[in-house]
Amino acid sequence: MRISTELLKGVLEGIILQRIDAGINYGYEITKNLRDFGFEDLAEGTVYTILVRLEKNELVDVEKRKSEMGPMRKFYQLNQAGKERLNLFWQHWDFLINKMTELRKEN
Amino acid sequence: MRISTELLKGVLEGIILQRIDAGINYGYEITKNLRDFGFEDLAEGTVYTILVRLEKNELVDVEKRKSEMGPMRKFYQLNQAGKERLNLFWQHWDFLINKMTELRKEN
DNA sequence: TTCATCTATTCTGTAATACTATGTAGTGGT
DNA sequence: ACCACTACATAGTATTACAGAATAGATGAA
Repeated sequence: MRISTELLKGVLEGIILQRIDAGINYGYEITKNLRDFGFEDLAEGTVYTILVRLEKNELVDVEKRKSEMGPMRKFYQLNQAGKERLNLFWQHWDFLINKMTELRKEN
Repeated sequence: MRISTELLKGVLEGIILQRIDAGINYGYEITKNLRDFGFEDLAEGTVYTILVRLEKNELVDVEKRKSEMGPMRKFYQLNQAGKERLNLFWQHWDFLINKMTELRKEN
């Protein structure tokens, strides 16, 4: 399903934080994983922009490691701030889906 | 709760379409209603920009009517295209929350 | 060697969106 | 006259996801 890209704004950062936390640790793999997951049209460039942003905002620790295949990989891990951000994201998300569900019921 | 405004992108248009469909038909009322509903920091200007956009995209029919209080009101109603858009929005929304719920479970 | 292919990252520019801030205007009460 | 409330509009800004292209290393086939 190709959902409106606007709907992904704000959400995608949370998704990627969650993926990193779940052990999907570098850009290429994250992209593939999310595409398999159903976000088929997710652009590779989008994932990398978000990773750069996470790094700039100091939500992740980064380490370059050799790949068994192809060029060097950049491995990401959530630091304390990153974990808090992920937590906050889920809070916001829960708030939103609750409100949306209520709203939908009203007629 | 003050949720990240990025999280509202794409969502807010859907919310407003839903409100119009539910019989909340003009900007000022929509703003108040949504603020009461929990979106406390929702800016009035934001609602009006979205209403203008809906009109420009021909998703709504518009009618000016006298108010009992204050200046003229602009009453909005969903036309066929608007109803289809609202429908599509909920489809996208359902897709997204399903995916998010799955994702969250993984670890 | 040469070429394609897969892995992996980076960067520039663009469109869409919500928000800030501000302005305009009508009505009613004191 | 003054203020609060109702009601709409809009210019400018920041953030974001995406398109598209470039770069680069490793592998295998011709």
